[in-house]
Amino acid sequence: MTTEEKIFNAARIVFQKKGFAGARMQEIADEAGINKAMLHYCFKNKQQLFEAVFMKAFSQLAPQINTIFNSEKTVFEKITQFTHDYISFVIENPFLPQFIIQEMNNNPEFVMSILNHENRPNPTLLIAQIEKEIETGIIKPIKPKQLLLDIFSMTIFPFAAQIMVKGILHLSDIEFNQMMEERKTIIAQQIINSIKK
Amino acid sequence: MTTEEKIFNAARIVFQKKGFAGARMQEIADEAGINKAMLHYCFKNKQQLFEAVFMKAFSQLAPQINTIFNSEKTVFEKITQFTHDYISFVIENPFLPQFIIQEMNNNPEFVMSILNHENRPNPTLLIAQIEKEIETGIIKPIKPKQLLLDIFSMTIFPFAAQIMVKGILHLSDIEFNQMMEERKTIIAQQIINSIKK
DNA sequence: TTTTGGTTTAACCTTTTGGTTAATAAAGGT
DNA sequence: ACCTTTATTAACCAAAAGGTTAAACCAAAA
Repeated sequence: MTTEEKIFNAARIVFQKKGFAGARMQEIADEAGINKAMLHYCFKNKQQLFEAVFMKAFSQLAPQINTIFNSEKTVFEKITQFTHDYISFVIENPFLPQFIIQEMNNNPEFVMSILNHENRPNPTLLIAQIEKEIETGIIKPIKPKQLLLDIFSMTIFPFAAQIMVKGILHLSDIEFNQMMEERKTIIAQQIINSIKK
Repeated sequence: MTTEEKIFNAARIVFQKKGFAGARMQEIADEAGINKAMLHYCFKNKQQLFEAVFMKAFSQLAPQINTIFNSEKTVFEKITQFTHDYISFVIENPFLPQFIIQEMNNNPEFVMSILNHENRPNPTLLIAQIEKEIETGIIKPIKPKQLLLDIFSMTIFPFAAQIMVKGILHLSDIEFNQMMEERKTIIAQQIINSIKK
């Protein structure tokens, strides 16, 4: 692993745990096991190091979503595949959702400038498809955006609010992961169940 | 409005926008229109000012939840009432969910020490009730904790990830609020629809 | 009027933090 | 072997940020 990679990984860990404002350059250096000056040698400053980490995180999520949303499948198939694939991915990267949401909240201007490019999740086509299937009579008459919001909520929220969820529902790490494994399939079943005619 | 109240309100605004780590004492003082030294005169330090704000925020949410969860109503009635009341409350305090989730993530030890007292949301009774209604045959056989997670997800997530949701679904502030108004009723309908026999 | 108690402030202090520098070590070409 | 470029570090710096202090202010009591 190169020094730059060591720094990047350390930065990912610290930024995801503490957020941009709470992260300390010294802590990142310690985590990487190198001198603080190396951070500035490899990355210009804190902001740029953060942007690299954030961009990577975001660009891992977004393309996946668009690939599924814009495929040739039916709406039900897309819902099934999205919830399954997304949860699988986030189980491997459990800090990502909260990290992205938090930084979008604390730094909207910066994040929006990233978001407005090719890699932004774009549900336009899927919305049109939902409307078509409603007309065809496959799906009950619902508002497409509400449906999308339901899907996002059910898949993303448990990870974004992981600590709160564990606390309120009294879940150990293992129990939490078991629940998430189950959710890979039950979310789609429930949603489809509630909108199919 | 007393000086202490002015400080408290200013602190709430700044903490909710920037988080604990990102908030600056000077910014809070400016927001309150008073000298920085007054912050330390009324509240010992940043940590204690934050704890006051956080505690207030949390204690506004938790009792509501428990009142509904532990009432004498049926599960369907509880779902209907909870989603409606919670969304109504959060529309008035839209920064609360993200604020609480963020600080729980960045500072789990501290938050847990608060959470472990009387005011913590406790779904134990509701879970037992769900199990009973499943046996009775009113509700389909599902895992109660998964159901609760669905309810929390659908109601809280849109606010916690407000900026992301607006960005991805292309919603103005007004459209977002309209959607949330609709969600006061449709969430319960959909959930009940998907679990009733 | 003077005193007294709580408020409020400007100025100051200390620590933390992001960032720099100059010197050193390692690697690579000639 | 010698020079040049690339990594790496310890020590340092300046600004920001949290927190303190001593003096001023101001109302109500004596």
